Amino acid sequence: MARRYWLLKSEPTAFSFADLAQAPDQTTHWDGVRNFQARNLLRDELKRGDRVFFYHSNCTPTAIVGIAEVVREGYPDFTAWDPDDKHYDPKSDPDNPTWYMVDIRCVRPLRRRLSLDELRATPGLEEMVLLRKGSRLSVQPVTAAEWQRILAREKQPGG
DNA sequence: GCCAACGTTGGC
DNA sequence: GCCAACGTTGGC
Repeated sequence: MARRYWLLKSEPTAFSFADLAQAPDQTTHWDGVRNFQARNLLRDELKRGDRVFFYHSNCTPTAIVGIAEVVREGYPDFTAWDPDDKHYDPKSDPDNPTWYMVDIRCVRPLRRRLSLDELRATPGLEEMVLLRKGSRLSVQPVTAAEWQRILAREKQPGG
């Protein structure tokens, strides 16, 4: 199967791209997703070798800041069973896990961050999930065309 | 901090 | 199954 592309949102105060770059083996497990649509993508769709835009949300400015790679496919999010974890879910049964995660590894930071405003102003991204009104998904598909547009935008000066 | 949009819960 | 209430997300 051809490599696919995704966008993962994270609040940088919780886990930033710099945190990923500094993590052991520059790798982390993407835990804490508690939304079924995003869960389905993590469990079923993200494959080894797929590329990921790392997006910072709830900050100024919100922006795509880096690229990562899926290095381990969906497996149970064990933080759901930890009563001390912020995302503890007592309804998740270890024999039939509700929540899944993947592992991602840092590939590189973008040469410059691409803010939401700049993405909105970029031709070819009109249908991007991130830019749709009311879109809140924290794990989103990105088309190959969108991926290429964004990488081309990165190479342009400005922003 | 505000609030629109969305997802989940639970009473009926 | 409907839908109001509630909680969360996330841009601003």
